[in-house]
Amino acid sequence: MPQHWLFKTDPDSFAFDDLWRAKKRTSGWDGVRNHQARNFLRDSVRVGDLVLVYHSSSDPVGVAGVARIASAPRPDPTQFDRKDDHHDPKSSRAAPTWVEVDVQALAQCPHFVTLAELRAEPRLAGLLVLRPGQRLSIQPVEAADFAVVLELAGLRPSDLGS
DNA sequence: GCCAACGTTGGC
DNA sequence: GCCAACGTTGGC
Repeated sequence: MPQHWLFKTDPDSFAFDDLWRAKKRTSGWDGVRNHQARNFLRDSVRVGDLVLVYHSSSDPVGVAGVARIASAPRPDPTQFDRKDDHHDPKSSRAAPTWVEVDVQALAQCPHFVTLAELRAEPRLAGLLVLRPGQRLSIQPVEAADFAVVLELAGLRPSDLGS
């Protein structure tokens, strides 16, 4: 059984649409610079897991699409790139601090699910992203909650089939 | 732009 | 190890 996740992104730098238009609809999910989020990527995420792609700091805020994990974790190249915003001078190629995984877009949400709509759905009371102060950019999602979000988005599980 | 909630840094 | 200062996140 796949696990389910919510990945946050600022669409000004990388939107779901950018992933949708990428070659093979696949891109490395780089730039994660929080240890707890990194641990999820490194230790818990598996190929085939399903991901809600969430747009933060935007108008509107909410779930834009669904993707799948498409690779094992590997060192995030941006940590070694001095010109990158995510450059980390304390990391080394011998012992990389940060990892990325490939994600592949599976479906755009026919209906973009706003944060207000998530909050208004009683069945999603346990969704982590709705908790005050929850800033983690990689969050686990319960299978039942994932199914509810799909429903709000106008997607069926079969829409995610490859 | 504001500001609450967190995480990190650094002096001690 | 404590904790104040500071920086970042992210909704509004």
